[in-house]
Amino acid sequence: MKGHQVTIKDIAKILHISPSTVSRALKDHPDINPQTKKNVQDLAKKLNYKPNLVALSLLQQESKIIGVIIPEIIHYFFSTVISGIEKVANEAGYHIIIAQSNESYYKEVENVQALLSSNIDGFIISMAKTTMQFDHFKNIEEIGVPMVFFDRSCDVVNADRVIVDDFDGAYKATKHLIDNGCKNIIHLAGPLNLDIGKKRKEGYLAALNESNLPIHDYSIQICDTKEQALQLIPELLRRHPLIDGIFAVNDLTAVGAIKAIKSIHKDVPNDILVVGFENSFISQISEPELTTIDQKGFEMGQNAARLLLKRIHSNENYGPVTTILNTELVQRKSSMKN
Amino acid sequence: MKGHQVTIKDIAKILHISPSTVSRALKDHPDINPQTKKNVQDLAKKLNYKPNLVALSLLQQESKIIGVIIPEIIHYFFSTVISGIEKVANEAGYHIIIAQSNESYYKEVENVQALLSSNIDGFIISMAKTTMQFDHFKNIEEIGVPMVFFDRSCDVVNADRVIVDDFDGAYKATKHLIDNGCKNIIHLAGPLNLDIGKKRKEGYLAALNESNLPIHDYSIQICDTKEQALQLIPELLRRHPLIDGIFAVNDLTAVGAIKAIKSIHKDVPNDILVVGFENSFISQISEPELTTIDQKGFEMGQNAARLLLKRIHSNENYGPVTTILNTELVQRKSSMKN
DNA sequence: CCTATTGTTTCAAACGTTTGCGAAATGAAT
DNA sequence: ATTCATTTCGCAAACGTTTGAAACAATAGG
Repeated sequence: MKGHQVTIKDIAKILHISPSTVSRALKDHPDINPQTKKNVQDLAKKLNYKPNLVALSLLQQESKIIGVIIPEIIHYFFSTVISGIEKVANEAGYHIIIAQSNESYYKEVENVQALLSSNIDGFIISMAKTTMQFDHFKNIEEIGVPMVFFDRSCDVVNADRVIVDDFDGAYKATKHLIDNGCKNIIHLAGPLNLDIGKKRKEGYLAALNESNLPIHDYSIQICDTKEQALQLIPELLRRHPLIDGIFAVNDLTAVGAIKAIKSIHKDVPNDILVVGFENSFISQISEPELTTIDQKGFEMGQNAARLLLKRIHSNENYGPVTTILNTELVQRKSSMKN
Repeated sequence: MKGHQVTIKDIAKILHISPSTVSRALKDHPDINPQTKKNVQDLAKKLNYKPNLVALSLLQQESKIIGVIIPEIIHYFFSTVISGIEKVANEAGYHIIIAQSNESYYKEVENVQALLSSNIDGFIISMAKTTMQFDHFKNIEEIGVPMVFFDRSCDVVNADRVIVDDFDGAYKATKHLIDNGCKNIIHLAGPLNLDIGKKRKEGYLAALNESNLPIHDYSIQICDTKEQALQLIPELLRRHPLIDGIFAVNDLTAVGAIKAIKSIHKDVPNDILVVGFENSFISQISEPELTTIDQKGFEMGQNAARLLLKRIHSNENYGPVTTILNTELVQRKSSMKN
């Protein structure tokens, strides 16, 4: 079925010279007769010769491919990260192969194994929510393939990391709500086994403590999807009508909260202020538009790729590097009372 | 830097047998002594042996990798397609390598060339908006690498295709507006060099003609981004106040239109009805939620992958297959007058 | 005429794996 | 003792490319 890419051997045969001469001619090696060089290069162009990267991979033990393992590509944040990775990788002559874990530990392990078989030059990974064992990452470490985590990182493994300052972002978000008059702010939190869940919660608590605002037993709710928010919020607000601010662990949950609030005929921002975390696309679609913390997906991807490339090209074995990106508060209507 | 994956040679050396014996032992070849087999398999497991797929690629001239070239991964539609592709591909033991054209013809050509070098087993492609030459696709065809187009396809090349019934979808959308009382419906159209732009426009026109509604010189506007809609719509509505329905070529443009309409203090759906095309994520975020045509991204991806795998595994050279997916009207608030 | 030098080309090995074929060893049958 | 079959294994080639070393030719210097 599949035809035949032109190879160095083909060219060699046609010109009655050896493959090694062709190889050298193509890369302008000084040893080669200018006339031979020209013949080879002309023919190569004419036949549309393209070097076989697989053969090169095998020979040079590098594939120029970076494996990216993420939970779900449909999340805006992850797709922006991918764009950032791809940009930097392409500029350095690398390609990326993407595998989704769909938030499943097993799929994640499978992906790691499969990519390890493919002579990947390095990994860029954001962990699945359900991952609580780390042997597959340790496996990567043992083999010596460079690996960079972003956003959701695994701290029992030696690897570079790129994260945003989740604590500070959460602090800023909460402080912003406090500054705008909120007295009873709840936090819709992510899973606390993930660093981002923990850190954002801590930033939230720090801001409350600093302003001596009370923390109730209902102040922190594990709730990080739109659906969960739609279900949880109406009942919660009924029971605790004094809630006047919501800080959600991500934008989608925040939008779910806004929709829920509207559904019980309360108003955002006049009754309750809402802040998200991500600055995703939907924050500009939402009504009112959502105040949020910019999570810098594209920059994160670029930084992750840069860290990885540096690691790939380095001979020394320097210790793990962690890059922490600054977050930024993006103010929109959902936190601006009229 | 990079360590050493365990190879068949390593195992052979340790057990003082030849690589070929190891290879056969690992795949339960009947020629091999059961005891040897056991030794090999045990050691392989112990050393965590993983076959080197690059070597296999080179030998068998297939990489078990599918190249996917899409305009932009951040678009919800494309990411759902990718998920569909990945699911089917993974089930068949394939992985996907993703390259974005960012709607640039040049980047698209580059990507094709690069992937051709990587012994890709097949391509799944959605063309960039700016692509009007097709030599790079013809190149793929000549070499004989299977190729499937989805959504935005190129008809000067022999290849399988998966598309939605754009004409019918557009017809349904427009008909829906007419049925709900619209008399002056405009169409925000995509680039007319793309099939989807053409077909959706034609479906729109067909519905208008069928109901004997007049078509004005301003009825069709080339406008397929949120930003363009935000800029275009207010002025357009000022000049033509009788417009009472908008059918946009995609959801994002529709949302832009809704925002624009609100900005001049008109109401959706009470003054103007709006319908999009895609059934993207944002159609449920928008206020009011957006009526739209489901473009079946996930199914499209699955179908594209299935067509490609069939082509890869087939020896005959059957003619190009086109799969047309049915669209579906998803009714939401943006087209339901109170 | 021999040696050294330079310019040009080829050889062979290597990367990891598979596989047709041949080889060695064993045992059984003649 | 010879032949034959069976069991088990290794050799070598192949995939496409690169690269150090060797080979060859031609020329110049002595």
